[in-house]
Amino acid sequence: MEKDYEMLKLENQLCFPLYACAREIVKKYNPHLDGIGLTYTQYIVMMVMWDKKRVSVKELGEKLYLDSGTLTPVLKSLESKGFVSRRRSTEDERVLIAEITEAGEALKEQAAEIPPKIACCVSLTPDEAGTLYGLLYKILGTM
Amino acid sequence: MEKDYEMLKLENQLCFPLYACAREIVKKYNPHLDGIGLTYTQYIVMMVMWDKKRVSVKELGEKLYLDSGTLTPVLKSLESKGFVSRRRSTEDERVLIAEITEAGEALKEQAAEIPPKIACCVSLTPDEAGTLYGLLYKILGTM
DNA sequence: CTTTATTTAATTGAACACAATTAGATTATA
DNA sequence: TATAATCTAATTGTGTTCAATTAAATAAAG
Repeated sequence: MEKDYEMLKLENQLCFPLYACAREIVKKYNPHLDGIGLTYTQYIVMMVMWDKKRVSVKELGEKLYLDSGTLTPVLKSLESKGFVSRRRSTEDERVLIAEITEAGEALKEQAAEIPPKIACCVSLTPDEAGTLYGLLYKILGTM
Repeated sequence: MEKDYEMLKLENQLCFPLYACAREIVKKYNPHLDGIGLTYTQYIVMMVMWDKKRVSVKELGEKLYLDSGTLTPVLKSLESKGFVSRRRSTEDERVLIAEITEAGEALKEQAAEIPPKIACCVSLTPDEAGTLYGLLYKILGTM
């Protein structure tokens, strides 16, 4: 009885191109992010901050699929750069609230120039990008 | 003149769901990989080893989109577990050859049970999976 | 045949990711 | 009210990831 080893090939797995693709695109972001002093992880945290202004670590983790082990040092780093402030909630001392600062808001303008530069080097048609988007969120929605 | 900040939202970016999705799927692998003593990175290296038997660090890096800074410690770890051996090429001393061992080959049987367990919890139809696969490789091909 | 350029891994240092644990605060229950 | 259970971040330890540098080997050019 021969075992089926076909699925044990890189070419037959979905996870590998997903994993490789994610890293390759982040690499495209890095030179641009360097210019505004952010890493990719700091950048996606700032995207939530620009949108929400104030969030708890828990909310941030739910949005970004990251836990406090990753977010605590990232928020401390963003605080040291002056882009967010951190304080405990007065209603519930367990909760840490991150809030965007003036400098954080100001950074948005420079950050806005980055996405168009990435978009043009990811050679998908708008249709394809939409399809990919839908499939990725379908996976995320069921995990 | 108002600036366009729409692309600075998580929901309007392709990179973020890609990045989140890749990490979520790797998280699905980990409990299964724990059972055979591998991390995800070690697992994809072994997938190349099962296929090729012998590869240089350079070839491995091209296949996996990883550089020697990542691969050197991973290969040393796999060597310490007895799944691969490492030696310099005699024709070109710069080249390090990784070769699969008996134990590495034997591991393939247990590893073959993992992909089916992942596939069933990634709720895409075969058609959707094929489309996703094609789009991811289209991106990888042009970066 | 040298000297220069290139190639290949390894090393170093910074920044994630994440599982597991800890500690403090809050809530629920006996 | 006590006390147990739960919730929230922070901490710890391991393992990547990558840019940049280093070092050794090989190839190319004069």
